[in-house]
Amino acid sequence: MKIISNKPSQKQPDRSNSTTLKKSGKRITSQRALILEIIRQGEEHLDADEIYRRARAVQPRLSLSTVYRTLKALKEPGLIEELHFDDTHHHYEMKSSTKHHHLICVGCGKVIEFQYPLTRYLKRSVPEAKDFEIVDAELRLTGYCSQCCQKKG
Amino acid sequence: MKIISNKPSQKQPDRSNSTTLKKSGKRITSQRALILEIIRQGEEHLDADEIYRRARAVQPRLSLSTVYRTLKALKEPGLIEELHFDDTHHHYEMKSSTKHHHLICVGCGKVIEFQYPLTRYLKRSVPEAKDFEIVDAELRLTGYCSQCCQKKG
DNA sequence: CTCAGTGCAAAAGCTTTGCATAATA
DNA sequence: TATTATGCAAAGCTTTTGCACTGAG
Repeated sequence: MKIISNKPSQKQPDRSNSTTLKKSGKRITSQRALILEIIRQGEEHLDADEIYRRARAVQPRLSLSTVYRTLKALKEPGLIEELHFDDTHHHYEMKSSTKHHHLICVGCGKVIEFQYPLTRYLKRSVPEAKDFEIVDAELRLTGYCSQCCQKKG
Repeated sequence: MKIISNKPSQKQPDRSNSTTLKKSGKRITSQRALILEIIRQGEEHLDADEIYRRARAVQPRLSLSTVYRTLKALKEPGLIEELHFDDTHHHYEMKSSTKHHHLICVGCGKVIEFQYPLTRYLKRSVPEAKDFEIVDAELRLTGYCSQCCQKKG
């Protein structure tokens, strides 16, 4: 399934990756730096296997378990976040301060991102969220994009 | 991980299950009726394995593949829906006309449901959703519940 | 009677883990 | 040097699939 995204690209390499890693109390290894950089530069939402493929193009001996262990290590301090587009596996992207959410077309698999200040808003509007310290909000809207609406007739 | 829910219970058996099944163009089998009834009566969000365990208490010869195939068959016409609480497996519940969403405590795994007319609201507010025919909206708020906030200190 | 659905077992993902080795702080 | 991270291989878990049989319509 092809995933398209309209996320604004951030292609410039970032020398603060290692600083961020160190701050999170983890050792900095070439593998971690590489994986974080791959996620940072990827415009799309990458899954573990795609990250593995790209990382091995640079470090051929890197293993898939390292990818998974690194993803876990990066998730913990909130450097990256895990998304749930479909039912089979997860996707990862850099955590950004401006939260964005996803429209997922069940017809063609296209993913459209949009920004919306949901957390702050819900904190006020949802009584159940009052006692809750909200760390993350993920909104998955599924349906049919305009093209797929037409195809359906 | 224990999952608690404050979802209002709907314990009364519903003889319209088979009607609903038939309307969706699927054959009615004892297995499907049983599985749908289990999901309908379950207050919690059940995963495939838990459904399997409960179903086998009634029909010992029922197989796990039938559970999965039935879940897929029930998802298709929208009789039930699949939720994504944690990273490992999925949960299922009856599709209700009033959409509800979930607060998930990463400390203790507790799941709190709340209702919120999100789809209609977002349809108006999010430009990206204009061209989109929204079928479903799933909001996952993760964070710490009041108890776990205290524990953290 | 026919074809969709089932049970069983085996396979197919995706993800985790044990252990010896390598590398960071 | 003392841990922590890595690579490899093997296992674990959830989910899917092939095939012969059963049962609903």
